[in-house]
Amino acid sequence: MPELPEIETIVRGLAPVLQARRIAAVAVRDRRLRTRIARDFAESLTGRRIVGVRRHGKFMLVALDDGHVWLVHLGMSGRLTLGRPGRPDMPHDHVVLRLDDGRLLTYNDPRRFGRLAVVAGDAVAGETVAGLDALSERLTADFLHARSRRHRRTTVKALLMDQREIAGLGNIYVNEILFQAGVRPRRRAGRLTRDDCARLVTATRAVLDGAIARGGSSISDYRDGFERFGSYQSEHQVYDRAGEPCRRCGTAIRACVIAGRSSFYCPRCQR
DNA sequence: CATAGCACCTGAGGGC
DNA sequence: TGCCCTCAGGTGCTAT
Repeated sequence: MPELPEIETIVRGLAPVLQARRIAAVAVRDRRLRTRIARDFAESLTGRRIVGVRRHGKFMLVALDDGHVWLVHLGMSGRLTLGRPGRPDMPHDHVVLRLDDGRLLTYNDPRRFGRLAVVAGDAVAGETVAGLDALSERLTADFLHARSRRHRRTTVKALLMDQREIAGLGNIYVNEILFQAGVRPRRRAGRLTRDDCARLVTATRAVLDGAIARGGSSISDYRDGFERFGSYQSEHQVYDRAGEPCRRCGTAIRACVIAGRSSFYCPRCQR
């Protein structure tokens, strides 16, 4: 479900509320996420004060007063939402934190592809598949061009989605970025020109900034930390628009599968 | 090492 | 109405 703009929206919403709060109690209802929630997870959080909330790629990072960091990855269907005391239990509420002001922070994840872990502060980079954040100023045309030389045979789409290189982009936004940059998703990374890379970097910033401004994309079940919908789905140019006319030239949008993921592009606008 | 494919889960939606 | 199939915003393991 969530990519960088959705995580960023959640972080921006929750950070002011969580900042300086103490975690009063932690209830783990079901540890069976794809990576099991560790036995000492609740103990690691209980009594800790939250000293900062930030994002790297698709990870939310909650810094604690003992130097540890709580990592949250929402997988495909995870939600982290704030609720009032007395909020009714919902199916798939796997973890519930009670804050010292009485509010509840609930992790809900039907498909259980998410990940929750508490790690030492100096272990965060190694745990978060530490590619360059897609909004980093260090993501430049030169950087992307250099990385494309290391993955010559892969498609540009797979390269942009490779979290070890660039962290934060997923299937929706890579489709949108490739459209805006005028690059076909199946192009081999090794054949990207320096100019292609410059357009891809510009498009990455524009698409992500636009999506964050609209609170992310709510295709089916994404909600932010207060259960609000995003609205960027109405701006999608190609994602899930197979057969519909390109908004720029009117040509029918095509769909195909690349690296196992649905891909959409305009055969005229993208080369 | 680089790359492709599938497995991991549950629920929603379409076709019949 | 209900069954069966396919597909979904992600990642990580395995086999080439």
